[in-house]
Amino acid sequence: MAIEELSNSLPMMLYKALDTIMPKFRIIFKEFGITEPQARVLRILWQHETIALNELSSLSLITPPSLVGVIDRMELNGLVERNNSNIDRRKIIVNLTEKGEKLESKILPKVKKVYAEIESSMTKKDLNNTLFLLNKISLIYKK
Amino acid sequence: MAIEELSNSLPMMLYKALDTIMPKFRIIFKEFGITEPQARVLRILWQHETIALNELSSLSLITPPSLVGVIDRMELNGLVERNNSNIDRRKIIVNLTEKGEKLESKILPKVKKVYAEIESSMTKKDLNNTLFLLNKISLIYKK
DNA sequence: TATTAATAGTTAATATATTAACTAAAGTCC
DNA sequence: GGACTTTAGTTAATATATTAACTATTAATA
Repeated sequence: MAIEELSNSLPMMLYKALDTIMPKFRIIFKEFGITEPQARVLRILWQHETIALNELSSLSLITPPSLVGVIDRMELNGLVERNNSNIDRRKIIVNLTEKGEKLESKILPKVKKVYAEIESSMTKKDLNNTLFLLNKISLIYKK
Repeated sequence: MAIEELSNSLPMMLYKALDTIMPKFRIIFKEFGITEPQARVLRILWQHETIALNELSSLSLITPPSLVGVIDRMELNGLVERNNSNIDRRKIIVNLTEKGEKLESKILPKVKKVYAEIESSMTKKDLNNTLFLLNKISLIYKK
């Protein structure tokens, strides 16, 4: 398999994998009127309660310029709130509203069901190997 | 490693891998005034000379509504041409202009250099395993 | 063959992504 | 303490992505 062939290239295979699995998740998100980037933000906030926007950016892999709009729309939708930091006046602290909190128990079970579906389709070993290798790739240019 | 943890989830790891490698390619594309989706279209056309838009969509993993705009802009930039099919009047045939053809010898070598850089950072075996596993994932829901 | 279903391309509306530039607030260093 | 640098968040401009809906053709089938 010639790796430099476009259709077999690492980028295309990564995109193809995402195109395969993400629609399954998006169907769930749409039920609740949110998008995939918004769901990523929610999942982080379900763990953190409160978090600075820049850290939210790192964890969600959403760049700041995109994240500003994502948070804007989530705020309009009553899912999150923006607050100023007392310690560092440059920082914006994001936290969930009650509406945002309540979504966890509705969305997470359905999301986990899709994960289970994926795991059952490819052996746990393959999945772990994939994650291990993807992690290696993500470290290629670090330091 | 808890797979259902967001940061270790398959989707996030796929995104992280893409975020790691794609900027290296985009730097090249920008030199030539094109974007990443446009580069994908070019690479396909360098192999096909002429191709129907729907097949171009499948091979590039760019959905038709997005592809329409991508081709529009490439046409404006003088890289491709649209033509009607004689056989099936619904179809639009896309082909390169001379300008689009000439980019191959300039862009491909640089792209291959990045591939080589990636390969050298992670052993050929790991790369092949990754491609093999990603391929498996992309087949999960087929048939 | 008239009808119905499926396909190819497009448009529209909304949400994101990408890159560059800009403001405000900290941090550094002499 | 004032100049310089870095960081956090934002805005702007342009390009894509996503979903739904719509037009024109072609295929399928009763």
